[in-house]
Amino acid sequence: MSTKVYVSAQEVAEKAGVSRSAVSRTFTPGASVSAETRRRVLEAADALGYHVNELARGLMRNESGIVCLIVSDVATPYRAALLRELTLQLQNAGKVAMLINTDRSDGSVDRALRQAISYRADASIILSGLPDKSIAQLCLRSGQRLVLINRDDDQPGPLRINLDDYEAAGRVVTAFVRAGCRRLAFANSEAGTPSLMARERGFVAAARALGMDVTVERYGWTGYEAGKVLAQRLLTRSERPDAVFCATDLLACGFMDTARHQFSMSIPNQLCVAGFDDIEQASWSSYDLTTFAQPVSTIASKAVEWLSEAQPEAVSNQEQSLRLRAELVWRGSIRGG
Amino acid sequence: MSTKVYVSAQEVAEKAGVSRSAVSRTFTPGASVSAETRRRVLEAADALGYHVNELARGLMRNESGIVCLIVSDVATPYRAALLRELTLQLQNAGKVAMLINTDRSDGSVDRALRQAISYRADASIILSGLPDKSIAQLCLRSGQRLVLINRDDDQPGPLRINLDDYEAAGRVVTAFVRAGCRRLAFANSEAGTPSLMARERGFVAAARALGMDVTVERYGWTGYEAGKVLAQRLLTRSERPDAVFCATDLLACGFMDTARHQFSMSIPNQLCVAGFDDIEQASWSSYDLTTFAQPVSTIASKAVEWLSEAQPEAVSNQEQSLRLRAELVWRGSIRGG
DNA sequence: TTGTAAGCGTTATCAG
DNA sequence: CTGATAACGCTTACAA
Repeated sequence: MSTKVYVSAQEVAEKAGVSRSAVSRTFTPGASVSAETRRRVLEAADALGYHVNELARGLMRNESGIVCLIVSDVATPYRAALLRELTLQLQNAGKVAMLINTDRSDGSVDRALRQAISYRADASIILSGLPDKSIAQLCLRSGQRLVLINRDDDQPGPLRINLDDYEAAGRVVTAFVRAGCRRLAFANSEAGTPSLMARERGFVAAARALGMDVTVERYGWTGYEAGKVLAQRLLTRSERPDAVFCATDLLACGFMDTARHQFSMSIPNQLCVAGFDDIEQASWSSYDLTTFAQPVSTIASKAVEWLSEAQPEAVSNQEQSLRLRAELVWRGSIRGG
Repeated sequence: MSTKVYVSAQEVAEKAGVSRSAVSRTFTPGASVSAETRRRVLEAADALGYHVNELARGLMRNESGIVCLIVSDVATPYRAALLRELTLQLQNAGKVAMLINTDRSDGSVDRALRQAISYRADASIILSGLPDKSIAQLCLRSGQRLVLINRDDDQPGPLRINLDDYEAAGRVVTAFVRAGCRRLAFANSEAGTPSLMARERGFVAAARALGMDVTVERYGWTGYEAGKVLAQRLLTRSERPDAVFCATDLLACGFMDTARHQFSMSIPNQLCVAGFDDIEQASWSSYDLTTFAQPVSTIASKAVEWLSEAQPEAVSNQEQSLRLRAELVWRGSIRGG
C-alpha cells in the first residue's frame, strides 16, 4: 500500500504532544500560540510532511482561496499576457487561480461559473464571453465576487473593467491625419464584441467629425489570418486606403504582412497602420507597430485589489465600473510620430 | 444580509422530501436512486440553485478533481499553446486545472507543489523548472501523480514526457547541407535546460559526423531579444555563418529580424534558418520559418490519459518515460525544401 | 431503493 | 495560552 495518503493535524498533534487545536492555530495567521508550542508543532509538521488541507479549511471558513479565471483563446498573445499578470497578482494576494477554458462549445461560460460555484471559488474573473444573467446572479447571491474584463454588461454586482476604446480610436484618426493620410480604413473582425465595435465606432465618428469617410471591412475571427484576408479585400479596392486602423494587433500583423509581401507596399510610406493591444509581436522589428497598450498590469491589480477588499455588502449595491485609458505606443508604422 | 451563502444538500433534501443521502446519490454517477426520487431531487436542486460542494466531496473521497499546472513564462507562445491544450483536455477528462505561475522567485516550484498538496490535487503537471527530490517524493507518497513535460529528471515515480531533441537537431544538419550550407551556427540561450542543450549537442554532433564545425553562441533568456543579440554576435564574425539553427522559434524570430533589417541579409538565399517549437509566428509570412513542431496535443493527451488511468501502485514502480518525435515543418527559411 | 449515522480534516467557540 | 467539542457539507457503509 503505497498510498499512505496525507498526514493530518491529528497526527502532528500526537507527535508534538499537543492538542489538534494547537496545530490548527499554529497554521492560522494571527492566532495565539506560545512560541514553544509553535516550535514543537512546526517541527513535528515538518518531520511528518504535514500541509494544511485547504479543502477542509475552505469548508469551514466558507472561503476557498480559489479564484476562477474564465477565458477562451488562452494562447493568444494578449490573453496570455493578461493571464500571466492575473495569476501572478492573485498569488501575491494569497489566492490561487483555477483556469477554465471556454474554447469549445457555447454556453460554456455558464458551465464555467457552475464549476466555480462547485469549488466554492471566492471569485470569478471573466475574460471571455458573457454569463447568463441568472447564473451570474446565483454567483453573486452565493457571495461570490465577479469581475468582467473588457466585456460590456450592465447587470449590477460584478466589477467591470473596461478601456476607453471609443476615445482611443479617435486619437488614431488624429495621428493618421497628422501623417498626411486621407483615405482611412478600419479593419475589424466579425466577432462583434463591444470593445471591438467601440473601436470601430470611435474611429468612424472621429473621422466623420473631420469630414472624412472610413472604409470599414469586417472578416472572420480576431487573428492573424483574418488580417491577411482583410488586407486582401481593402488593398484590391479601386481606391486603396493610405491608412488602416486594425481592431487588434493580431489583425494588424496579418494585414502588414500581406500589404508588404503581396502588394509590395511600404509601411509607413505608402500605408500607415495602427493596432490595438500592444502584444509582444507589435514591438518586433518586422512590425514595429504603433498601437494602444492594454494596461494588463493595472487591469490585474485593480481586479485583485477589489477581490481582496473587505466590504462585501456595501460594494455589491453600487455600480462598480472602472474605465482605464489605453495609452498609444508610438512606433514606426505611422509616419511622423 | 445578502450573503445567504450556498445552498446545501440538506436544504434540497427537505424541499424534495427525501433524505440527504438521496440527494448525494442523485449527484453521484452510478449510484442507485429511483427515477422518481431522482426527478424530485433534481427539481428541488434546480429551484434552489444547488451545486455539489466539491470541497466537501473532495474531502470525503480524498480526490479533489484538481490538477495543478506548474509553469513559468505563461505568456510565451509555446507555453500558452501547451496550456490551452492541457486545460482543454483536462476538462474533457472531468478534471479542473489550477494554474500556478512560478515566474518570480526561485524554489517556487517547490512552493507550487506544496500548494498542490494543500489543495489535495490529484496530480501536478510541471512545465517549468524542477522540483526538489524530497518534495516530489512527498507528493508521490501522498498519492499525487506527477508529470514532467520536457524536463529531464531521473527520479522514479513521475511520468516524463520528452521530445527527441537530440535526433531532431541532427536532421537539421542534413537539411542545411542539402541546401548547400557550409558554415553552420547554433544560437542558444543561456538557460541551459536539458532540451535546449540536447538540441545543441545533437546539432554539433551531427555536423561533426559530416566533418563540419559549428559555431555555437549562447546568450540570455530564450526570447526574441536574445535572438537579436545572438544575430548581432554571429553575423559580425569574420566568417559569417550561412545557416543557423536557433534553439527556439522565438530566438529565430529575433535572429531573422536582425539579419534582415540590420545586416540586410536575404533569407534563405544568403542565410538559412531553422527553429524549434513551431509557434504560431513561425508560420507568419514575415518569418515562414522551417521548424520542429512540438506535438502539444499529443503531449497533453498522453499526460491526461496517464492521470486518468486507474492503476496507481503498478505504475509508480516502473519507469514511466515517453519520448515523442518532433516533426520538421518545412517552410521557406531553408533553401530547397 | 432508502434512511440513519459515522466519519473526512478543518476552524470557531468556549471553558479552563 | 490551551484543549475539548461542535459544526462545515459531503459520502458511504450498514440496516431497514
